Amino acid sequence: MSVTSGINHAKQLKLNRALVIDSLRRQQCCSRAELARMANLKRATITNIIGELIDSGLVVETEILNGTKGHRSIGLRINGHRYQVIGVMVTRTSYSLVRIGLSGEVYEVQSQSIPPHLGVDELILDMERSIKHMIEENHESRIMAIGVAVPGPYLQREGEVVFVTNRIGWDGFPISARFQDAFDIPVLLVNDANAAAYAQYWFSSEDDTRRNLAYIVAGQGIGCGLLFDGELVQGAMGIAGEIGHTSIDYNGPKCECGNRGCLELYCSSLALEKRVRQRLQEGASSCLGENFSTQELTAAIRAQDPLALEEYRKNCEYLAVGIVSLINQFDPGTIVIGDQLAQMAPKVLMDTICRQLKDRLRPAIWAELHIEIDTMEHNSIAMGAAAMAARSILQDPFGYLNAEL
Amino acid sequence: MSVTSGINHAKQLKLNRALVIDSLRRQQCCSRAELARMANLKRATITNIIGELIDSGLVVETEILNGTKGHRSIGLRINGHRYQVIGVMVTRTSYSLVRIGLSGEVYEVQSQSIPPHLGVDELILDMERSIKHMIEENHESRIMAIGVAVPGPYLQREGEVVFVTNRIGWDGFPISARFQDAFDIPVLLVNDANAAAYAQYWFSSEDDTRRNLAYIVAGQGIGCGLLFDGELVQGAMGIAGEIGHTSIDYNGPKCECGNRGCLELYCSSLALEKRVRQRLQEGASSCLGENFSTQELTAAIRAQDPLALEEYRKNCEYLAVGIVSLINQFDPGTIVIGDQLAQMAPKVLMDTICRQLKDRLRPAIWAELHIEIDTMEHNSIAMGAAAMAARSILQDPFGYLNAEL
DNA sequence: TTACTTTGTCAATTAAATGAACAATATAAT
DNA sequence: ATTATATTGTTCATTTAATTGACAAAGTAA
Repeated sequence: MSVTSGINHAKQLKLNRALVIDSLRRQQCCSRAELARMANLKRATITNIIGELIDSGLVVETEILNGTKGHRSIGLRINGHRYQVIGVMVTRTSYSLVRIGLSGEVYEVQSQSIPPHLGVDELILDMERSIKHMIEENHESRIMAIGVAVPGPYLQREGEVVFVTNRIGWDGFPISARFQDAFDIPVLLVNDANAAAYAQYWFSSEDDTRRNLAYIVAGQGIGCGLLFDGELVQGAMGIAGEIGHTSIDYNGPKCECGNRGCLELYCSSLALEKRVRQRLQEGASSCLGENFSTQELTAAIRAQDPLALEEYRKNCEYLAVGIVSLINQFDPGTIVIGDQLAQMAPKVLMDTICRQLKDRLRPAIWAELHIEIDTMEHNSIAMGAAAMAARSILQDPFGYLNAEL
Repeated sequence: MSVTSGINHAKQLKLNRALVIDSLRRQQCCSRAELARMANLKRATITNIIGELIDSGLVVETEILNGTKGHRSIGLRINGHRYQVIGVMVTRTSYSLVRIGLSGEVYEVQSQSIPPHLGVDELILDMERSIKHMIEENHESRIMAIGVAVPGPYLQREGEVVFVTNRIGWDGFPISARFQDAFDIPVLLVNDANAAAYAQYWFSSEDDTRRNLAYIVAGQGIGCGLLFDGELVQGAMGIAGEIGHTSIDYNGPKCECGNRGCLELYCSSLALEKRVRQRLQEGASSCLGENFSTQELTAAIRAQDPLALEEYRKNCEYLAVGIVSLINQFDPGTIVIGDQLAQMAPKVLMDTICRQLKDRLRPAIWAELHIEIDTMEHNSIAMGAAAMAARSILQDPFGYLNAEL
């Protein structure tokens, strides 16, 4: 635990309070005595901390828990019904909103498609309207913060957000300032892969195996969110986890990023479609027509169309090469694969990748590896954005609760 | 700052004490008031903390500092003369010892060559004798801990150390237990690349730019130590930073690790020598004979022998490809390159790598990158091993000081 | 029914950081 | 040279947060 500033009484209390709240959130419901044991603090201390939190309304006492022995204990919960956050995910074609309680339960999910050629300004306005509507619509809860996940890495310069890649035509657009101006609650800007990685950690009760984790966003690009000891690795320039631009062939084709043989050129969904299209033009036999849609391609893979399946498998093999490099570099305890490519044919993906990993890793490493497909019920990216917003509130709840109650 | 255990008074003091000691170590010499400002604590608090440390003998008051204004201030130092640690580095052919004060000054450096074919047991015995001799030889100082840096990643299983690669023939040897049995002070086992990375951070006064750092050990293998927020990234299986086994050609030659086209196969010093030897056999003109030594090869590169220089440059270019992947994955703020390949011809290495990086990175990324050659006076690996030993003592000094004074 | 556990709380206590005051002693201004 | 001002380091009373120990309440096991 690295601390760069001394701990006075105020900070001590704040840290202990944040710890207690986070333990409570993970357990969803537990007694004061249990919290004391988890935090290595005494029961009396927890009584004090929880007392304040109950007074503020953030925590509520619920049912009586019947343990194995002794005095009945009182269940505690974070009042997610009353205090909530919104998470936003933006892609090229649509955006999604989720509204969750500070304790993590999902209250509302929305999705809006984005008309083609809609300008950035109009899109932002539309998103702001949707969010405001969601906020104003429900009177029982109070929205404390908003997390917005955007595709691709960005640089934060003088308050403005400058995208490093230009995945959705927002290059240089001051998205953070725009959103912040529109709302009088904190707005958090997050990279999509980071959000998804954080969701895998935050929403999991067994956090030990997920404190060091990589979430691979395998879609139109190949991104990755990295967690080290429960903290997001943003990187010195905000591009950590950009495995899509690690080279798997130093002499391969040139990428727009400057590098050669970037992973993304081999195994993004765009690369897959391109290869299939090319082989169709070359006369390969398949149930697909030359102008197939992504849906049709997915169906073809699932129906085991030879061409589609073969190229999808190839995609998975390339991705596996990237994953091997990720393991040899960052060595995360758990790897979760999500987004479009993972959803197309999860079992094929898993089988193909595992076969490659087994080949390309030392047996001792392969034996200890946790790798899985994202199975979260709701969109990991939007959920992660919400989780990060919730975390920022829960780390210092009184700073926000008392602000303007 | 993630805390997994609550903070009671004892822990509060312990954390503040550790912070004060670390600030003092970084500054080498400063006043109580300066420490108070750095730690965001009050002067009275520092007086208390420093009082204890002076009583214990760990900190001493030195000269009077004349500041710009006001009361004279009293200089404080960690008593590195009295309390010291030993750092050990082991390679295939030699081992080195450094003895440093807890404040970081070097007191003694030793190097021993290892006779070829010496058994592991004999080697360990020999090292233990050397270390014991170093401990007993100086009566003024007390050695508090020993850090041992070994090449390559290892798995820690039931107290035993199992090497993942077998770089020095120690596969399965319980080195940690052996060393710990021989000494009654803490013995720390460290990966060599991690040690070197830690040295770059620990011995630097400007720690802000070095909290997120990668140290590349470019020698017979290609290893890398990673720092995230001042903490070593060991990885879930202890192989984080093994960039030597990231593939730069997914279809390249098979590596002993199972992967194909591993970076190490292209740009380790072994790979360089192999390529040069092959071209000599093919009749390429060079000042080198077919049975050249590493020293002769280095000389040839420095003398700008066309063949040697060309192949060395190629080596650097391959390494650059690996560095680009490292940047796109972990995005460290600073990259330091060290070991054999860096020492051969630092300027050529730097020029060649920078040219490649400029090509293969986005301009915005390249512009912000810090990349340098290791220029530490003493061996970074042994120094880092010592630094990690020192850190373990300084984090909780009273636990060790009072142990058996 | 009794013995034993466990929970949650309260008041008294302990421990650590702080605030305020002070002496000592620098530099800067006059 | 003198005065004003600033800074350091200490002391001690004070504040704050966690702990201790005791206790009532309420459960299980014997």
